[in-house]
Amino acid sequence: MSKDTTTEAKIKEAAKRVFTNKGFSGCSSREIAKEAGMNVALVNYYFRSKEQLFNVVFHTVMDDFMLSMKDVFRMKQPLETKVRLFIEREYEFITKHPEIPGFIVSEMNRCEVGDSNKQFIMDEIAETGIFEEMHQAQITGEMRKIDLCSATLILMSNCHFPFIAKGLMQEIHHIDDEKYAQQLVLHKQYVIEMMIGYLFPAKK
Amino acid sequence: MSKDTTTEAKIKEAAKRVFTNKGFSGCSSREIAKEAGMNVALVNYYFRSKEQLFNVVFHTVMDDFMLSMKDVFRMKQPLETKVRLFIEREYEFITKHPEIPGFIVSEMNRCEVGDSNKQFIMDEIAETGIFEEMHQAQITGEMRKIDLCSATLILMSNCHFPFIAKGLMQEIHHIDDEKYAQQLVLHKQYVIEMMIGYLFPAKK
DNA sequence: ATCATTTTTAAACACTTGTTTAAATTAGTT
DNA sequence: AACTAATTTAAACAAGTGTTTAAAAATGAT
Repeated sequence: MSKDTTTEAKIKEAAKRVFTNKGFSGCSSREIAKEAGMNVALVNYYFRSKEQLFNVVFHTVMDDFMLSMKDVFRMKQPLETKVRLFIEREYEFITKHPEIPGFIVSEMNRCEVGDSNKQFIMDEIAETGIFEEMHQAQITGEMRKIDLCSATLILMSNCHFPFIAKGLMQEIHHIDDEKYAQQLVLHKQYVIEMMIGYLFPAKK
Repeated sequence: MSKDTTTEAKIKEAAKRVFTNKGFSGCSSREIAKEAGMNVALVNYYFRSKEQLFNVVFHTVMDDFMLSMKDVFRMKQPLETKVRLFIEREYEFITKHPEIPGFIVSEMNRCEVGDSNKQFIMDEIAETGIFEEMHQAQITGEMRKIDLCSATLILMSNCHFPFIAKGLMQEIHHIDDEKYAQQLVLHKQYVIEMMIGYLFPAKK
């Protein structure tokens, strides 16, 4: 699991677990120290403050989050294959880290989070050239001519919301954790079917 | 706006604003009191505790949230029209209260929130008979035969996520509040087009 | 006007918060 | 071994937390 066993790394890993599950304002420095099995003062010894530790964690989480995304976008494959793979990989990744989408969207809406923390890595998506590729595919008629911001939105909505709204969905349909996990496997197939069908309408 | 001007109602309204924007753990009793222009002690005088006040607010917010939903589901209209209307009304309602979807999903995932607060009103959706109606429409072939939990998930994903992920989307596409509001108007049309096309495939 | 009741206030309660301090321990170097 | 620097600790700091108290003010009834 954790490749680095230094005190600093152990605190960072503990902070990652606590922050992603409870959010910045949902936990205390002492809770993080306890999770790491460390003294409270060590948190500030290595990271200066709770906020700076959060920034480091947030940055790391965003990096992980973007990694598989960027991989897919840079592949030498037809756009339709890329979209299909994107959905597959997103479900695969988030199934392993189900708390991450909710963590990211809620912390991105917190106005206290500095702009420098938000901007940095987001642009890496655009830098893969995926938007230009979509634009070209729209010109050739391969892809439906919809606004690319909406295309992003549709993709992310259907990949991330099912994990963010787990609690809500379980109450509506009265299903436990195990059943919901199965539901998501099934749901992924519907999402692929719907998204591909919509974004790449079969030529007549 | 506020029909009731009693101290109790003013505190409740202030709490609603603060809780929905910052979450339970993101604000203090004093912040709520200040927002209401009241003394801190009054919060507990009328609501016993921060948690009980939260429960009252949560209940109220859920009620508002469910209201237009239930209205649409109980209409005497073809299912396809209902789904179309559902999307229209959701965008209309959430545009007026953009903080609500994020508030609900994140608080539904907080394990400290008692089950009694979660269960109560959720069942009202099922009680409208919408799921039976969908099931019937699937038998007659009017509606695509997908799992009804997934149907719910797809609908909610595409209606709520665009508001929850506002901060994230604005960073990815570098757009300001006004531009994003316009984007959502456009996006709603794409969502309707995609959802109707998928759930109610044209008969050949 | 007097009284009891309700509402509002300022102050305090015990506890937690993020952070700092200064001493203790450990590790590394010569 | 002795000395220096890095690490870890317990303790304390001031400020903030939810909550309670007891007195003050406002209200309504007789």
